[in-house]
Amino acid sequence: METAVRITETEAYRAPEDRASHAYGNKRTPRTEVFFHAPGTAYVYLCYGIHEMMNVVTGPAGTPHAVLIRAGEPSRGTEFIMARRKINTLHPRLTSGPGVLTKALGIDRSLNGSNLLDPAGKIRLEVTGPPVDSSAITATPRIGIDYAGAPWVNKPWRFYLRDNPFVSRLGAFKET
DNA sequence: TGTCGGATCGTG
DNA sequence: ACGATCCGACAC
Repeated sequence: METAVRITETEAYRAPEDRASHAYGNKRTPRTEVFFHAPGTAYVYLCYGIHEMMNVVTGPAGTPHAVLIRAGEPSRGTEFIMARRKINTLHPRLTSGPGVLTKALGIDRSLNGSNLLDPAGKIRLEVTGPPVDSSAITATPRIGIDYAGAPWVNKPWRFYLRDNPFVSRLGAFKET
């Protein structure tokens, strides 16, 4: 069963300067190694001991830039996606967020280091439609990175599609 | 070898 | 507001 989502929300992490990034200061450890790989590489890690989080390395190779995928709108295999979330489709008590998204898509750390641009890959990133007009995108500060301090905590590097309900922390899918 | 805390989330 | 849950990073 193949599932797909349209990405609706992201956050940018711009090491080496960005204190919020795991690769801050070009820190190179087994975990951060993939940050330095080619753009299009997946970085998947365990957060709070519970949630798997997925990033796309944006490179260029050797430059640890990455984008956290925070939310997506189901576009293929919607029912399967909902089932994997373990949430009742008829009563969509849906919240959203990076941990829920990976669970819904079956993404875990075994996919860390995957080449997302490989058409034959188990997981892929595709460009399908025309570019989204920038006027449809809202930018806000990133979530959950208070430890990074100023100015990083204030950088408007969280981006989401305005008016799209499949976005985290808006309560759009809480039961009415 | 030990400690500390986190790019979250659902419940209370 | 809080607990779950585990492992990476760094101190000792």
